[in-house]
Amino acid sequence: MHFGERIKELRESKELLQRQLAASLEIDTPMFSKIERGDRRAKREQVLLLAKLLEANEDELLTLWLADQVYDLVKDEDVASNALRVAEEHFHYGKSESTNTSRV
Amino acid sequence: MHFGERIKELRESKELLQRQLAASLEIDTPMFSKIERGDRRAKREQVLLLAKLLEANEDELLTLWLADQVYDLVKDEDVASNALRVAEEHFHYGKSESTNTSRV
DNA sequence: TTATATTTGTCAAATATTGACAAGTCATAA
DNA sequence: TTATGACTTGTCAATATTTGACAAATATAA
Repeated sequence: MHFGERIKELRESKELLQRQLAASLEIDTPMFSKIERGDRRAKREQVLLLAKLLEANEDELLTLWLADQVYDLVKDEDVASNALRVAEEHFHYGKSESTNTSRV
Repeated sequence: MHFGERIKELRESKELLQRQLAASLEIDTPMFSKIERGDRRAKREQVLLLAKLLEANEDELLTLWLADQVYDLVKDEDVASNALRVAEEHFHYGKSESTNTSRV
């Protein structure tokens, strides 16, 4: 599930039009359309606003929004999965940061 | 292990000076210094060239280089780990893309 | 047809990134 | 002390990327 898909789901379940949400975000309808289709990326504050407007879980939307950006960043690289693992390890940093970059 | 740290390790093990590698990359020494300290990001082609110059594994360096970028992107977000997991799922896409965004 | 909703393409403005330069610190040698 | 070499820091202009607006297209329904 990508961010835009989820926004569309939520928007349609509330029977709102793109132009209505676009107006609330103070962008035009074409821009909103692009965000929904994943063609353009929403700004962080727009994500928070959408969570409010759509009465959706803020963390869920932030997660999808951030995941899209991560995916975009790594999708063309052979080492994508390894890079995600190493990045994840940076959070669980202990003395034992093994950084085994030689996995599949 | 971050990209710059690894570059520094490799550079020192070969007893090369920053200015020597900088010249090979056609950037100045301050720029190289910043890359090594993680203050600036190397370009992809520079990573490949460094792998050659330092006789290092290309995939290892690309992994660290990409992981730094991923980490930079998510490090300030509470949902960082979830986002990495969702992004990872996008690679293993099957019909069952469950996208459980409601984890810790 | 007409009206409404959404999408597509293009452009300029805003923003972010890159690299060069000058000047700084730090360590060592003379 | 001064001088030298390696590296670092701060700032700026050039470049690249992203954002948003606009016009026009397509789609869907009445």
